[in-house]
Amino acid sequence: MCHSEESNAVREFLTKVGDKWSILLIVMLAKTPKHRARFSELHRMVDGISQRMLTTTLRNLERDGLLSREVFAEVPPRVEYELTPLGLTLLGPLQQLVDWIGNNWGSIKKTREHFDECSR
Amino acid sequence: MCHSEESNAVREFLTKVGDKWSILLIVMLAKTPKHRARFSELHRMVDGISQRMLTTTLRNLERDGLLSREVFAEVPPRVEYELTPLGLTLLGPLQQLVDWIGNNWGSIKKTREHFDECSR
DNA sequence: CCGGATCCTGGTCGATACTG
DNA sequence: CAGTATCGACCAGGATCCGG
Repeated sequence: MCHSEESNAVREFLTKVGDKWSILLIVMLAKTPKHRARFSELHRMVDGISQRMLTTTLRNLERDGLLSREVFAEVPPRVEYELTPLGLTLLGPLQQLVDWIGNNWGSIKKTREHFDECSR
Repeated sequence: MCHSEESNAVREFLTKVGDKWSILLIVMLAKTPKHRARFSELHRMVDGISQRMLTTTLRNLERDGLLSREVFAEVPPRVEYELTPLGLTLLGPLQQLVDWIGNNWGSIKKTREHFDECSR
């Protein structure tokens, strides 16, 4: 308690939603024309994610109301995921962060290498 | 390969910097008057963090060039941490995200509870 | 073929105790 | 006061198999 509900919310958010794949998944979904894609598309888009993690992450995001899941009773089966209105509102803040990362990640990597060299 | 260096950078960033405490620590440091605080202050400000994690996280952030560490040769010893210019540039994008979380975390929690009830 | 569930391992984090 | 060291629990996440 004490130090603001806010920091608590932030910490919980970062723990639950700020995991390795969630944010990236949202960003990738945002890049699709209708903010909508099927399982296998996402699997291809997010390089290096395992099927299990994709399933889990998508479930959690659905659970959080950030995206919705629609199953089509077809053969072969098809499942599509789409950003909800709430999910869409997250895009703005996220894009800022993504831009910052794009601009500064290179510099961070360099700083890090330098730091590691000096403390060797 | 293929899907952009950007998503790669984002993933790496989220893995390294987007861990449980880093962002929260930066946000808390941003709240101090001079963007500067000593170890024990941060320990008190970030509710629930262990000494070990505080040390580790601070080291990593220093390694990334997001904050700087200054040791004073006193008794009792004093160590202060301060956001670097690079760290300060991160504050803008981060604040957007923090605001969003503040506004929407409650709603997410509710959605989640509802979801869990239905699938019980 | 598409999407989900199970099993297992390795890294991460917290608790505790100890130094300069 | 500001760390470091050690240990153990836990869970993220990869490999693999299963259902339709």
